[in-house]
Order: sequence, then C-alpha cells, then structure tokens
Amino acid sequence: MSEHSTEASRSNLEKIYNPKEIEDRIYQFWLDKKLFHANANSAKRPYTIVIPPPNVTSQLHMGHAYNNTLQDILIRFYKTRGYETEWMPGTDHAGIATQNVVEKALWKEEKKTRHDLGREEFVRRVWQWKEKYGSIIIQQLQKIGCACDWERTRFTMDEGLSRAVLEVFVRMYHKGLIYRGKYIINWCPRCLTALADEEAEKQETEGKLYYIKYPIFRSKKFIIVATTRPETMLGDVAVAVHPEDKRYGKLVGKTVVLPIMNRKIPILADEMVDQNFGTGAVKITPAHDPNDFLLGQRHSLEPINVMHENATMNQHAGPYEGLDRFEARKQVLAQLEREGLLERIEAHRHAVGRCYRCDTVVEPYLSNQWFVNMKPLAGPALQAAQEGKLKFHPERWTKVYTHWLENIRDWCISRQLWWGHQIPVWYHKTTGEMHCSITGPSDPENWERDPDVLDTWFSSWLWPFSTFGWPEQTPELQRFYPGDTLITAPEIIFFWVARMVMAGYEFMGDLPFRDVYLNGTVRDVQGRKMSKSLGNGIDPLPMVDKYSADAVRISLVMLSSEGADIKLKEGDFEQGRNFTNKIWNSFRFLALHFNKADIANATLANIHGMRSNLELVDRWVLGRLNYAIRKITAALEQFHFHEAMDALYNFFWKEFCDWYLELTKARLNGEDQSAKRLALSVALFVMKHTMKLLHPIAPFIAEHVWQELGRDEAESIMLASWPEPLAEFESTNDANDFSLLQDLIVAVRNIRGEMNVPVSKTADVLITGGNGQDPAIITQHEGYFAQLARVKQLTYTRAAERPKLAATAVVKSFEVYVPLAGLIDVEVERERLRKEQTRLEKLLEGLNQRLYNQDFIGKAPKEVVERERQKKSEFESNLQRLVSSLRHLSE
RNA sequence: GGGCGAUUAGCUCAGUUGGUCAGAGCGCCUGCCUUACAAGCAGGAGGUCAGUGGUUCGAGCCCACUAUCGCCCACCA
Repeated sequence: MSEHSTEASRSNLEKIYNPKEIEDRIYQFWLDKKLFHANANSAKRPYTIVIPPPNVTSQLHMGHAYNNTLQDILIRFYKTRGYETEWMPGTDHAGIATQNVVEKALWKEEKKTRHDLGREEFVRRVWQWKEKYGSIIIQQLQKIGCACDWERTRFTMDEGLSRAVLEVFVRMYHKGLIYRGKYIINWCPRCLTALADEEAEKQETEGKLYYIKYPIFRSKKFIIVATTRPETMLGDVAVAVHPEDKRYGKLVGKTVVLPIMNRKIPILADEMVDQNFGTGAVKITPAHDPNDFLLGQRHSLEPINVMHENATMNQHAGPYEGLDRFEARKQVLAQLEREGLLERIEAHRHAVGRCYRCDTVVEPYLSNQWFVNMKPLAGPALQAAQEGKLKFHPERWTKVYTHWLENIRDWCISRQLWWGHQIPVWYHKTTGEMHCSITGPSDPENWERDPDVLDTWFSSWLWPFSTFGWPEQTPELQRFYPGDTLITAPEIIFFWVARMVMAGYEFMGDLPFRDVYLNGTVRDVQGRKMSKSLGNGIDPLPMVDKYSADAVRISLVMLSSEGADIKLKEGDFEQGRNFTNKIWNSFRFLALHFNKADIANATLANIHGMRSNLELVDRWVLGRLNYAIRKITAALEQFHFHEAMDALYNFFWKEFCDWYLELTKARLNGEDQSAKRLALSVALFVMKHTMKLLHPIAPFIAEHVWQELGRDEAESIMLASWPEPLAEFESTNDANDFSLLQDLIVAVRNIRGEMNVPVSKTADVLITGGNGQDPAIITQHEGYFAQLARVKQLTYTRAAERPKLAATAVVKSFEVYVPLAGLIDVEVERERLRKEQTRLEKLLEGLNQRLYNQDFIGKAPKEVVERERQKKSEFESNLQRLVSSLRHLSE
C-alpha cells in the first residue's frame, strides 16, 4: 500500500470517488498483511461465525452478497472490538446439483452418460470439474470484501471432512442411530435417487380427484374409491374403510375385483381411513404411498411395485408396461371410462412434492434406504431453544424451529448418486452379513460395498467442528468451537441449522453457535424471489463494477430491516454510491487544509487539552459523534444492521457535513492559525472515528480514507480499535444551544427559500424576544448565520421596532425578522404565515383537549402533564405573535 | 387444515419499552454550477399510519375480529 497522499498531490484528487482499482488494491493489502487469519494461540477472545458453505456449483447471486455482507459486518465489528475473529470459508459438494451439472456437460460435449464412463472415471471427472470451477464463488466473495480466513478454506469432500463424515456414520451405526430398511421415500425419477422429506418441496397444485368403481366379487355392486393418482391402482392390494363407517360395515371382509388387473383384493377396516374424505373408501397401494405402506404392514399385505426407477410402468403394470406414469394415467382413465368404471372427476387442490433440484414430480416409492433415527438427537436441540441458549433473530423463527423438532421424522440419508461420501457399509457376498467401519473389512474380496452415497447435508451438519479437524482434538477446535453466530436464510433452518445443532450436541456435547440471525430474501420490485429461471435476478458483480462493493453493501444494509425481505432494483445502489462519494468529498475538502501535524493532533487527549478553546459547534459535533457511537455499537450487537447504517448516515451526512463542516469553513479559510488547527483537529478526529464506524459496512472506502488520514493509530483500519463513547461531550446544554441556533437558521433559510431569494443576495436579520432568555448564544454566533443563511447583519434587541416589509418567523420564544424590501411578496408571506397559524391551531386544539380532560390531569404522569402545559403556553405565545405579524403585514 | 409475516407519503421502507413519531431515501415542485461534493446545496408539497371494535387519561405502537397480499408447515387418498 502506498504512502498516503502528499499535500501537493491532494489538490487534484478526483471529484468523483472512483473505487475501481482502490478496492482490489486494498483487498490485496489485507491479504498481504494476513489480516483475515485467526490465530488459534491468540490471547484475545475468539468470535466465530459459521458461514453457510455455498454449493460448488453456485455463482454469487444477490442473496449471497447480502448474506455475506452481514457476516462480514459482524466479523469486522468484533475484530476491531478486540476479538480474534474466525470466519471459515468453504464450499459444499452439493451431491445432486453437482452431479447433474457434470452429467449435463458430459452429454453435451461427449454424448456420453455417466454409465458410459463408469463410476470411478465419472467421479474423477467431477473432481476435475470441481478443481476448475468449484472455487469461483469463493473468489467472488473477495470482490465484496469478505474477511474470510482463506488459509482455512474447506470443502465438504476434503480428506479431513470426509473422515469426519465416515466417523460419524460408523459411530451412529454402532449406536443404533442409523438403520437401513425398506420404506416409502420420495423418489426423483429424473435424478434417480431418494430424497429427504425436506428435499421434496410441496407445492399446492390444482389437481383432480378421480372416483373409480371397484366391482364387488360375485355381486352387481361396486365400492367407489377416490384417488389423485389413478395409475397407482395397478398396484392396489386392498380397499380400506373405517371400522365404524356404517355405510361399509357389511362389505368389510368381502373381495373386490381390481379393474384392469382383474386381481381379487380384500376390503379391510382400518382406523387410518378418513370417513369424510372422498367416499370413505380408499384404495391401498403399499408400494406407492406412505400411508398405504403402513397400513399394508399392519395387515400383512405384500406391496406391488408397478414402476421402474424412472417412473415408467414395469412388468407389474399389466397392459401398461413401458408407459410413463402420466401417460399410463391417461390410458388407465380411458380404459376405466370405456368400461363404465369411472364414476366422476372432481377438481381437487392438493400438495404435490417436487424435487428441489430439478422440479420433477416426486414419486412416493418403496425402496431400501438408510435412515437416521432423529428423535434421540432432537431432544437437546429442542431444549437449547426452549432454555434460551440458542437464540433466533428475529425471535419468531424459534417457533418454526421447535415445531419441526417436535414433529421430527427420520432422515433418509442415502442417495443413489456417485458424487458424495460413499456409505461405509459392506455386504458379505455369501452370508449377506453387514459390516460397517471406516477402513472396511479385512477380506475385501468377499464383500461388496453399498453403492449409495450420503446426503450432502450429512456432511454439512458437521461443518462447525469437522472443519476444525474433528475427531482430533486440535487447538483450533478447542479454541473456536463452539462458535458464536450463524447468519443464514430461513429456508435452511431444517436442512442445516437444526441439524448442526443436533450434531453439535451429539458429537461435541455443546451447541455450535448461540445466535442465529435469519436474513430476509432478496426479491425483485414485484416481490418475486430472484431466480435464474425467472431471469429477474440482479447479478451482484456487475453492480460491484458499476457502483463499487461498498456501494452495494451500503445499499443492501440500508434496505434491510431485521430479517425482512428486500425488494431490490438496480437504482437502489445509487444511494450507497452517493454516500461513498459524499465521504470521499468530505475527505477531499479536509485534504485541502490539513497537514501531518493536524492528523497527529486529532486525538481525544489533544482535544481535551484545548477544551476551553472549543467552539459550541465543536462540542456539539463531538456530542453527536458520541451519540452515533453508542447507537451504532448497540445496533450491531443486536443484529440491527439497518439501524446502524441509518445512524451513521444521518450523523455523517446530516450533522457532520451539513452543519459541522459548513460552519467550519470560516475557520479553515480564515487567518487565525490556531483556530484553523483546532477546527482541523476536531474535524479529523470525527472523520477518523466515522471511518472506524463505517468500516464494518463499507470496508474499502473506510480503509482508503484511513490510509490517507495517515494511519497513525494502526497500519490498517482493521487493526484500529472500535470507538468508545465520548461521555465528556454528552452536554445537554450544548445540544440545546446548538439546536436553538439551528432552528433560527432554518427559519431564515425557510423565509429565503419561500421568497426565492437567490444565494447571491445577503440579507439582514433582526431577532427579538427571548422571554428573558440570555440572547448571548445568538449574538455570539452571528457568524453561523452569515455562513449558513447568508445573513449580512444580525441584530438582536429585546423589544424591537417591527421592521417594515419583513418576513417573520416565530422560533421558540424568539421572533425572527427578515426585512426584504423590494424582494418580499406580501401575498406569499401572508400564505406562509397562515399555514403556520393553521398548524399551531391544530396542535393547540389537541393540547387543549388533553389539558381540559380531568382524567388526563389526574392519571397521566406529572411530567407528561407539565410538558403538555409548557407546550401549550409556548404554542399560544407563538400563535399570538404570529397573528400579530399577520395583522401587521396587512396594515 | 394449521402457523407466521406484511398492510405507514406516488415508490421502497424506518418508527426501540403506548405520551413532540407522523419520519428517511427515491420521485415530484421551487431556487441555486455558493472555490469538498449537481452522485451536490437550500427550501417546499404529499399520509384520517388497511378496516372495524376494544383496553387506556392517551394507540401506527397493546387486544379481538375483518379484508387484501405473501411465506412456511401438513401422510384427506
């Protein structure tokens, strides 16, 4: 990093902040100085963020940019507060997603399927792909400034993490927490694998409910069943009714002839059946419906699987063998129709599961899979939230989390993929015996390994400790586990958050983080989620190019309130950009005046030394800075990012730039060297502190200005300390005095503005009244009026002659007159005063209503009543003086 | 079928324990290229805080119900 600008070079700093090369250079500077790396042997307190590892297939989208900005804010905030911060970056192997991507490419480029290559070669190709493209998203995080500990970058299929995965599987297997069995699972016929319940996304769909007549054996009668998936009837093995259903009592035990298949199947009674749905009689297809499967088990029915894995009908589907399930549905219905067995069709809204990766309709399918018994794991995770050890922000998510845990179902963890951690179980070729271990059996030639791999989340849920070397007790693990904070999207509370907590308790005996902040979703202006398929996304990287990373970060934070969704359009980034430009120009302004000594003098100790020489505006701005420090610190501690940004924005722009710097120009441009140096000390002090406060949100410009300001405290702003409140400047007197001056100045500006007096024209101002209050505060600061309201001569008299043709304003107990002979439009002025009159009258009306109300007088706290009384007398006086002015104007 | 959010200026949204809270940014109108910044400065207009009822001396803020929108969960086939 170059030495900060020389005084000579500062005169030609660009007017527009141009961050392009600056941001890259600064990031490299941080990297060179190893400022992101956390030291496991540090004496500082650790602060750990658990970052969601993005899929290796991902490109950075706006959701990532938002989420990672928030994490980076916390990391930088805690780092400068003296913590040893650890943010471990990495990627997730994303089993299905990655395999799909590579398979697609393989087909496109070589017209080959993975089966053409064979498992070993295919997996090798996926690794190749991963090496080439898998770190793109990680690099993109650098573009937005993320302070990740790059030396610890991890991948869920790294050797270490894979070791942890196998270790966990083996331990759980031997503990009886993992089992294998034939159950109905969610099957994706396109990805050809089982899915967990959470991976089958339920979508409300307008479907149909088909009523089908099943002829009763040796009878003319029928029993009518209702189904949404008629093609599954080919696998029916029974019809069930409720045992207490009077309509069907006589039929229980009879037999029906399954249409098309002509199979004789029984009519059973089972409590599962809902008498109020459909006809109260339900067809039973144990191989294709989870409820039917359970019922089938209770009644010892043999399931009949009628589909292949790709959801075409198989040899058990009779005449429909070979057809796709939906084609089969059509033809089954046609045949039923021809045979007069289709009673009727109703519109029916129901939830259909779809594969979360490819959106294909999921088929409930009977197959052999591995499951985790979740109940024993859920207990501690539930308790942690109930006891407040685990906190969600916003708090309402606690309920979502606990509800899921209370109703937890077993987790299907086997996937019929090649890309992933292969299950460490071997089957004996002759005895069929199972062997589960990390290293495998000692006589491998007699065994065959389970071909399935594990669900990606089975590695993700170990992330908070597997990344630190677990199961070894490494120094990193001992130091950085448990972590502090997780920031993620609500969509993965079940997939990931809850499971990490469960794994944390099971394998580490402690939860992995204490606070979980759920950030909202980034949406387009119409409120739709940004997505590739809709094409409504805003790519963050071009925005970074166009507006700068800081601008993108600032804008995102400004738009976000706690956990709420963000509606985003490109123009929103202008606000962030404008703010960085404002910062740049305020620095540029100071740069025209300051020298090295001024920077050295911009310390609290020095300002204290000169305390008696401070002007009101100096004390005021330091008071406002103190307020901003308190507010921003508290906001960030509570994850109120928006509030922190808001406080910073207002302090810096509205108070420091608009009032302080404007009022300091006289001293900076004046002849009085000591006054100039003093003003610069204060201004630079505020500037430095503002950069420290800004650093978590907009690190690049904060560092850049920090460097230009001489980096006297630390060579990087990342090593500077977070500002402490300035209690000694919390003077309410100064605040009140300055506030009065602001009101008076605004009143004059208001008159000038309404009268369209050009800036080039100065004006005289007469102030009267004050109601006994010492007017010195006004007369002593005549210069403020000159600078901010173009006042040539300010006069105060206790009871003045009212000037002729003057515009008037009432400010607290003072009256402000701006004589504007030749400029004033009497009509405009009258309008202005009347408007103010109406406003006051309305306020008084409200006050009177309260003050004449005995209940209010009697029950409201004394201070409140007193305050209202004072307000009333103030307003009444104001109104009176205003009316007098109006009358005078008409004379 | 359950649960949870949202509804405040034309737009996007803030409003911490009920008593100067009716606000910000953008947009709009007026005047300014005032030697830091036109990506700027100064001024201004715009809202019965979704509706109804309740609690209270007092309610965007608390309670109930209603309406509209959105999200999540759910084995009525």
